[in-house]
Amino acid sequence: MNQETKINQLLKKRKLKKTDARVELLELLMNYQTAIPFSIIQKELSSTDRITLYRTLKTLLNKGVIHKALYNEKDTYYALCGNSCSNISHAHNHIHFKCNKCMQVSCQDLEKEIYVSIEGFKIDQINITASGICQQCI
Amino acid sequence: MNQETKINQLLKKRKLKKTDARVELLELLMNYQTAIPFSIIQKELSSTDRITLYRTLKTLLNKGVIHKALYNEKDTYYALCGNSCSNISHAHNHIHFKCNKCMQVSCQDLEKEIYVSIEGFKIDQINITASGICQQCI
DNA sequence: TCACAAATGAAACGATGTTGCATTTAGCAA
DNA sequence: TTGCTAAATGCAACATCGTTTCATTTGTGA
Repeated sequence: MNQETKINQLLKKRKLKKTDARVELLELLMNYQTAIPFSIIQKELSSTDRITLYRTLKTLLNKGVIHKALYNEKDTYYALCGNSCSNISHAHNHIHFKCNKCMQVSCQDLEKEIYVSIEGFKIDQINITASGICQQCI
Repeated sequence: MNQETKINQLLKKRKLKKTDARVELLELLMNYQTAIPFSIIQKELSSTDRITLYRTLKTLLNKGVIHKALYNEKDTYYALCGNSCSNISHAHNHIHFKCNKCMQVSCQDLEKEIYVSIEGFKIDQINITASGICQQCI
């Protein structure tokens, strides 16, 4: 299945209109394999109005097409949702990794599920971010 | 050791002057046992200038007295550094927990260290946040 | 192809966080 | 105790982030 068909499906399934902003954003996210900070998205989609971009991101977040991979003091990173990553809660074997060399943020699946428990607490969601050096930069 | 002595020590050890803003901030963080969002800090220390507050937080962050416990789209949470929590990197058995009922963020120590590995990656730091219902609210 | 809901763009706004600069203060030394 | 000096503060101004309102445009299903 080619990219355009995939985008059409993603949008249609959620009854979202196929607009330039949405298509361009999804193309960008599909072509990068990593999570992308807002600042880069804005640069790449400079033809799209800033407000429209915020709204496009919000809509796709709410509909579970994309997710926030990382908050930073500087930037928010976005990525396409994969299989292990619904809009309700991220599986505990899905983490976000930031490479300190190439600075890219990527989603990584772990072989073993991480299980966290605290005496007397009910834990619903876990969010794990890690940093270090990625495969490409080692 | 009483609170004032403890604060004096914290500041002296780092050659920081004992100013109203610093003392009040540290008192606040010591009396709450949880991490506190900036908005609350600002409300509690309303006599302190907003800019001074930012600078006070920054200084104490850099000197390893406090740490950021959580980023939120809305607020940044701060907490005192405990033993398991230096300014260099958080131990992997230290997590930040947000209760969905009382909305408080607290630092929690895990009995078992969490170990994350990804094939081909070098992992330096791990950051874990969890949410659910805390002991008091269950 | 038409009608309508959805999406966009522009202006305005509030909140967050920073910088430069003049003034004040904490803490040390004489 | 006083005076000095570097550090800390307060203020003004500014940049960025993200949202809301409202008029206009556009995608899509009938």
